[in-house]
Amino acid sequence: MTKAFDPKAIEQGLYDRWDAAGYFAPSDGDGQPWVMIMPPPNLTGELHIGHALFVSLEDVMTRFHRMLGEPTLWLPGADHAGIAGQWVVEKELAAEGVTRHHLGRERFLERVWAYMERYRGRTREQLRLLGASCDWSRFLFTMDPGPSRAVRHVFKHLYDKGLIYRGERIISWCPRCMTALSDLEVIHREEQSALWHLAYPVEGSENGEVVIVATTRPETMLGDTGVAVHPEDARYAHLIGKTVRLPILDRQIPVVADEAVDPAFGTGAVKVTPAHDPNDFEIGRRHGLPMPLVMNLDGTMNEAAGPFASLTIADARRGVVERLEADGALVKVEPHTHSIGHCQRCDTVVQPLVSKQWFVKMAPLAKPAIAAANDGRLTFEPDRFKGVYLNWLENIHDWCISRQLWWGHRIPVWYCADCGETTVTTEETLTACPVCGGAVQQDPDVLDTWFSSGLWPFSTLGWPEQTEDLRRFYPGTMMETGYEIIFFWVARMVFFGLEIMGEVPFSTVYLHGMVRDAEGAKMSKTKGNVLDPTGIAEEYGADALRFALVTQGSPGNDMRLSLQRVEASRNFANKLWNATRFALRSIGEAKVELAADGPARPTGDLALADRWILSRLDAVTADATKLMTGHLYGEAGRQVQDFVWSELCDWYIEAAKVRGKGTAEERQTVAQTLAYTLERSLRLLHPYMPFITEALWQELPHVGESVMIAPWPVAGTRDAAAEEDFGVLIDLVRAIRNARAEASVEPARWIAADVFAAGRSAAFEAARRELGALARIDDALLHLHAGTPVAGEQALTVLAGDAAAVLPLAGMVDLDAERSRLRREVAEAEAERDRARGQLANERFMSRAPAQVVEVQRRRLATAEEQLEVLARRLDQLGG
RNA sequence: GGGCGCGUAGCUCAGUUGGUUAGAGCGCGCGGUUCACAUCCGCGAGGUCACAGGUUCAAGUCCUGUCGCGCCCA
Repeated sequence: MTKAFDPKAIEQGLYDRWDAAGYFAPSDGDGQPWVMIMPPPNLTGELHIGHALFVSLEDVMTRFHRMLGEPTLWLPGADHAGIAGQWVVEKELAAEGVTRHHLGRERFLERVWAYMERYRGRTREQLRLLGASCDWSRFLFTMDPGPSRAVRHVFKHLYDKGLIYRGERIISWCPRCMTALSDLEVIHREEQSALWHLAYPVEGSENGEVVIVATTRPETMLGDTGVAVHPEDARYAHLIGKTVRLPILDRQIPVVADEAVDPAFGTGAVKVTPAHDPNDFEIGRRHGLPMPLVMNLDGTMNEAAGPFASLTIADARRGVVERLEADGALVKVEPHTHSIGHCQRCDTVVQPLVSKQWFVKMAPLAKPAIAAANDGRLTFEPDRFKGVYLNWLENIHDWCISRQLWWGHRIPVWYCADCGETTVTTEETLTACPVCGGAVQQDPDVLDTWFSSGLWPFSTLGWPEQTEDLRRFYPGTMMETGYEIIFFWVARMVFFGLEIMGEVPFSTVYLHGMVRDAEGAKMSKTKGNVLDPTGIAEEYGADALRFALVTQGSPGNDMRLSLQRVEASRNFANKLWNATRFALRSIGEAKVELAADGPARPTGDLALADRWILSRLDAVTADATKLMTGHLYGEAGRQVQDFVWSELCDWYIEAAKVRGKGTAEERQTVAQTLAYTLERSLRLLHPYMPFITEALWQELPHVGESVMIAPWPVAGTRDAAAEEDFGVLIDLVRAIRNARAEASVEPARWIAADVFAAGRSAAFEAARRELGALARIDDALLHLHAGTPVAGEQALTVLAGDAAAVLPLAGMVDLDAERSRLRREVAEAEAERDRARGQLANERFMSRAPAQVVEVQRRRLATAEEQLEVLARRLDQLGG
């Protein structure tokens, strides 16, 4: 093994070996399978750091469950990304100076397919680099024949049930993408704008009465077909049923009474533009008002806009305002901040307009999805996202699913030119009208990407075929994804799963946060602050990147990624590497005994350090298992790391070096303990750092082909006495090192010590060589005593729990300094004693606190009092 | 307007069911050629756990309110 860990050297080839061995596929067997469907990455470009986060988390979960022996399926896929997919290819075309219309639909789609094929390979390659142990044999793309067929079947199912309908509604229209959007695809942003107050003259008024209305979009007045007031608003009661004259276009429009008008807002009278505003649309419907569109779909004004036809919306706004002002119809303009919708994809301001689109009727689908979360069939991690999910479903609007795009699942609806029949089919094509045999034409539009995404938990398993996979793996177990797509995706998978399969698609939803840059800003290509996971993995190793991503965050919270943190994880990998090198050297020719699952647990004549590290290993095994079961993967990883570095390496290995030079039996025990502890540590770390743990595990004595399929360790029984005794020994060593440093004893110097270990004398006697080596005490000059500490004049006195050490340092002790150091210790011990005493004197504490907690206080008090006694005697001896 | 999250060491963040003296990494200071590791080792400094109340024998942790930052929904 090389002196330093080199990720490139070991990662190479490991993944292919796992793949070839078939470890990624779920094992056979009757156990309850653990199933997670991967959120399919968009094939629009390289994977970014957010992908690396989800891959890391999901792979940790997958490898953990696989090691638990459950048949584990992590099913990978890729998404066609509808509007985003079309957008990237259109940008490529734009660079070539053409538009998709130059190519025509068919040739354009060929281009998109070619693009997606390119990134399909690239995405797969990147997932493999990250170590994702997903089952490639089941990989699917949303546009593949199977999932496409599922889309048609679900569409027809919902259509036949009356849950999909086509109708004219106000939708959000992106004039750049030239398509309808769902509510979720519109990003609202507060912007500084104005509120224009317009005067509409009342027809037939003798005193020149006007109705004043206010609007944030003055150009829409060209589409006004009414003015509405509240029916009980006394100010306007006399106008109801009359008409006002629309400025500029000089059109007579009625004043109507409608409950939806808030009399307290503005002037209490609102202009009604039914074709360009959702509220106005409802008012218009109730009162039978005309609904003229005044805009074209490309964001320019149409003929209905009269003199402003063909102008852009912005130009039309300026023109309308100027003209109103000139006509004296502009009463005032006041600054106004309000929320403006933008296209999620291209940030263009979206226009509300009336359009004929396909919708999913949501209320009946939402109801069972709400029930599933309320009765616990569906749980969220962290739990607070349940509220977010419920809130959305409880205020659900119908879902506009048609998109005026070319790339995506074509709506499976055919129109007959002859008889006008509408046919919905599960077949890919329909050749003739089933009613009259006439020629049919398919709806030109495609479906919202999220429609197919919503079917993913079962379309990936073969539905609508009743496949073996579907029977075995539906419903799944876990859905791991980002909190930003709870509505887009999670909620939709739940209601589709319930509607189509009759069961929730997964029982747990685990949500991770966003990876931000070092300053906390969102990463985006336009900002140029994206971090490339592949580049980082190449520099520091995939293990380091994964470990950093998983252990630095916590469920549901955003995190900042710093390369420093990745570097720290790489350093940890190096630590593991070198600990293994040390272990291998220590094992040497020793024969490590093997049990069924790996090196056998050491038995027989164990040293205190052996008993201690085995107990600590049991503790961390139990904790990590519990934390992972509770989905606290980051905390579990941090604890194992802490164990390996600051217990196994810093103390056990250092202590074991003593016996490494000892008798054959001692070397054998150390070898067995190191092999056992390290092999199990590698298993605990494998879900986080699959490559290095595999490479090292293969070097160490082990049972089985791969750590990947080794069983998850089961914790043994703790050894409280060993933990306590060695714990005090560690504290004493620290105290001695501290005192040495303060007294400027050369680090390399071997000193003398009298150690007073009270009740631990036997344990300390057995561990005297370790104590000496760790504190750099000459064994010949180390004396252990059972009694109370006594010291000569030139000596330092240090305390650790109920143990003490006296370090005779002739000529090196500054007695003034020692006195003040001892006084500091007295103050600390007194504070400690008083706290404990106070607690124990508190009747309510004594009667209410659990016996265990009271006992802890008793021991604190006893220890502090003993320490004070020692300190007082020593100070007394030093004359103050 | 409604909801949620965050505020802990100089920086970035952990801290599940309340329980001894609140932790880590990085950074900082001092020291180190100990035969696994300088991608390292030892020692140290550094915290009013945003603020104010409350519940409790006991609060970083639970409750209420205030302030600051962020997000989601309307």
